[in-house]
Formats: sequence, C-alpha cells, structure tokens
Amino acid sequence: MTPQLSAAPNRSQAAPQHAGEAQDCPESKSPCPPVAQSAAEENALRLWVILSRAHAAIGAHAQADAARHGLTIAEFAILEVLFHRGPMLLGEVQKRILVSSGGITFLVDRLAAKGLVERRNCERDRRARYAQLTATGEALVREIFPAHAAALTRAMTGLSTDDQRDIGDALRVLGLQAAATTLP
Amino acid sequence: MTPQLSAAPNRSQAAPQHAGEAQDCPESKSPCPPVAQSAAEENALRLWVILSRAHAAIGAHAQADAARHGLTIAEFAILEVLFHRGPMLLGEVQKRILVSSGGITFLVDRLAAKGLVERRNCERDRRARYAQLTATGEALVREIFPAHAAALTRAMTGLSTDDQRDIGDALRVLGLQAAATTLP
DNA sequence: GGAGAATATCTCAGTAGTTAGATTCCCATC
DNA sequence: GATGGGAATCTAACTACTGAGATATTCTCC
Repeated sequence: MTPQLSAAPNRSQAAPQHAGEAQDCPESKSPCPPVAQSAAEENALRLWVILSRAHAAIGAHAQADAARHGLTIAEFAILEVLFHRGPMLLGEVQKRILVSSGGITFLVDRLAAKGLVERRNCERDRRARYAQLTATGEALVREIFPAHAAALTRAMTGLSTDDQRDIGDALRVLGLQAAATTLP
Repeated sequence: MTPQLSAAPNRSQAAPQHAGEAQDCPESKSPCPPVAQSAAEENALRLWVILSRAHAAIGAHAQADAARHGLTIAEFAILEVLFHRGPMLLGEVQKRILVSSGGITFLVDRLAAKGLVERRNCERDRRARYAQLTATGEALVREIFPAHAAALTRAMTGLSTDDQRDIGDALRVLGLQAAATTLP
C-alpha cells in the first residue's frame, strides 16, 4: 500500500539490465560469457537502463501522489490535459497521453463514473466525441494539481532547474527521433 | 500486432500532460483556467512529460524487439541480467529489474516454463533460491542480444554518443535522488 | 451519387503484471 | 535451546490496461 522505493522494493515497470562491476556469482557457473559490443552500443544500452530507472523513480512519486486521490497516472494525465487545453476529442487525448484506443474509452468511462469527466457529441462528425471536465472534475484538478506539481518538483531536486531544461531539450530530441524511427 | 508509434497510435504507458501552445478548443467552454506555478515547477513538469515520452518511444523499440522472440521487456531484462552477472538470488533480480516480489516469482515461473531459466536451492539459506539460465536460455541470449543492442542503438540515433553519456550521467543523478527522496 | 478506403469510437477477451498476506526459514537474544 | 522479529519466496485474488476486431460515420475519387 505505502509506495516505498528508497532502495527499490515493490515498484512499477521492468528496468533493463547488464554490464557493471564484477561481483558475487556465489556458486558455480561462469559469471560473464563474452558478447562483443561496440562503444556506441554500450552507451545506448547504458542510457536505456538509466532512462528506465529514472522514469520509474520519478513515476513512483507521481503515482503515489495520484493515488492519494484514488487516481491512476493515466487518469490524472487525462484530467490534466482537459484542464489545460479544454474539451478535446477522445482520439486527441489518446495520442497525447499515449494509451491504446481501447484504453481511452475505458479511462474516460471510469472518470465519467467518478463524475469527473463527461462525453459530448461532436456536431460536425457524428463518429467523434469530446471529453470535457465536469464542474466537479475541474474543481478537483484545481485542488490537487498544485500539490502534484510540488511533489514532482521535489522528486527532481537532484538536478538544478537549468540542468532540467537542458536534459529536457536533449531528451525531447531523443524521444522524437525514436518515435520517428520506424520499427523493423 | 505490428507495434507502430510513428505518430503515437496504440502504445504503452500514460504520459502526463499540460502546458504548450494555445489551440483549437473547438466548441464552447473556457480553454485554460489559470493555475499559478513557479518556474521551477514548470520545468519539473515539462521534464516529466518529456521523460515519459522518451521512455515510451525507446521502450516501444525494446518491446518490439523482445516481442519478436515472444518475450516481454521484463523477461528480457531477467535473461539479460542472468547472462551478464551469472546466477542470482530471486530477490536480487527483483531489485535490479524493478518488479514486485510477486512479480519476480511469476516471471521466473514463466521463463522456467519456457525452458530458459531454472531455479536452484541456495545451500546456505533454505528460504532463498537462485535463478540461472539453462543452456537453452544462454544460447537464446547469445543469439538475440546483439540485435537487441543494435535496435536500441538505432532508436537512439537522435543523440550523439557523447551526448548520450552526458544525459546518462545527469539522469542517473536525477533517478538516484528521486529514489532516495521518501514519498510523503 | 455510390463504392470503397479511411477514421473515431467501442467491445470484450486476454495479459502482464501488483498487492496483501501466508509460509518457511534464519538469526540474535534471552 | 526456545522465542520472536525479520527475511526470502510463494499464493491467490485483483487491476489497469492492451489488442484485435466490430460498428458507425465520413471522405475521396470516380
């Protein structure tokens, strides 16, 4: 229940693994069979591990904060985007928060059941629906968003604000490039 | 089936949201009700969004590559760590790949059912078990790891190798600090 | 103005995990 | 050499989604 992670106990998504210092291997069996890899590959793999761990560590804070109000991160993200951008087509929300098409239906259903969000038909396209905050939903975001922002800011004190901006710039390029690279 | 993400269709974990350029808001309703926030908070929130998106974009490549062999990212991570570090207590694997205690049991079960990993009792502590690769598992890692490394390297071409190292150094600090910060 | 391709959402079965608690064992101390 | 706290793992119920396909509507190009 209490989301801890000081050392790394009971949390979230899998982090990749490999490389590092030699160690224990407490019983028999060869410890590190060789697999050749270039410096570029070593760097990329290292960054993938670090990126995963950083994301998990920060995400644990975001999740813990959202959970205090009975929300998942995905639900919180929807409330946030509707609050900051106004009513939006379901498909647009889907792309922004990166869930599947089934997922956005499911999430909006759940938020609607909680009375925080409602659907509205689009007049120009009868296939489409808008999602928008209810008065209750907007009041909730107003109430909890400041603490959420503070929690994330606190989680990121490891880096100065300037460094955060620089890292952000670089990661944005990395992410966009990765998303643009078609998968084989 | 084909895991695409060029634009951002059907993928993975929720990305947080907020801020940005003013836009559509195609029907009535106020677009952006004000919520005060400091520059530090704005930076932290922006970095959280970018970090999530970058992680999702790179992760999609890792997942697509693992899926080609019928593995999840978590399973792949376990194979990888056992390959590079040798046999390891379940609890140690759990901490390294960041899953729950129940999760590591579940994952090792599944890998064992596939014949890739096996458990071995620890002689010094009869509560504990080692996980280790079978011959089949080791052969599989040898076979698929190079392509996995290449796929990740390709996904990260948005950044030079030097930049990757710098970003990695900074993100490592960020992640460690976030993990060390106790949740309220 | 109609056929077919494309798009927006929904449905629903399936899955990869999480959580809480049970079990078994270790170890320090009495 | 008992006792009790604390690890290490496992169990079982549950959850938050995903993915493939269904449905309804719109767009495009004859």
